[in-house]
Amino acid sequence: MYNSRKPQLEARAKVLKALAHPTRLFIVEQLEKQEICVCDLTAMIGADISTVSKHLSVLKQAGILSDDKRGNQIFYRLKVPCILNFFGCVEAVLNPEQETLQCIGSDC
Amino acid sequence: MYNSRKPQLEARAKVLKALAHPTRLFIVEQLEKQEICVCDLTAMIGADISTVSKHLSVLKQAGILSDDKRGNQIFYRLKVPCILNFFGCVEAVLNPEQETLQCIGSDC
DNA sequence: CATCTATTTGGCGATATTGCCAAATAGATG
DNA sequence: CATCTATTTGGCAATATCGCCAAATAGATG
Repeated sequence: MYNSRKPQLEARAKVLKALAHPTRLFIVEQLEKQEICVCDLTAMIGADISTVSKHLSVLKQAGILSDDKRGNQIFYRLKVPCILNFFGCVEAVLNPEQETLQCIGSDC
Repeated sequence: MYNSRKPQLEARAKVLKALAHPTRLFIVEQLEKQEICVCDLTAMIGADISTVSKHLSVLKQAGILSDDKRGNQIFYRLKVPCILNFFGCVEAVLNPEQETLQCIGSDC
């Protein structure tokens, strides 16, 4: 029952785990608009650059981001933009009263 | 920049973290169809009942499930069904080639 | 009331995550 | 080639997660 679903569920869990950190959610949110280099993301986040680099690595390994070296900077971009649709539903979890109805009819 | 978004992103990360485990994804998937009691879920999963109970507690505390005592059993149900729409997009992350186009046009 | 069943909680060892520092790498530039 | 800049990697301490066992709780039932 569970064992037959386990491999796929483990793969899905890895993707969700990669997203399940506030700094990584911030990165995904910022990359919605445009690609950004590590140094600019680091400035926005205000953590050590090695910390940001590791967060980017987690998202990249999960298949959520891709990167692109240009000059001496590395730019990251969203590989799968539909990730952003998650947030509507996550908000519905956080505010069940207002959001549930909206959520069912829309793309959350 | 990041600090102003941090509280909301932390809240969202908690929800995603609650989902980011294969056993918990299985539970959510099963509860799509109907509510199920702890003992039946335990049988389907094949882990210790205390382990399953703790997974259920994580999902409940995140606002994803609610429970309902009937007789001497406790039934759990999905509180926010749109959670299930996540998976289309998660699959798009896992199989970017085939799924990306579908995903953009649909509700993933 | 004694007992049975279903579930939760406490606790423990094993493992994973997080964030910083320091060091390594990789190109760009003088 | 020496050096600078941008980024990644290794390592470490602190903290969190996971899954089992044993014990506690809470109703149901005889």
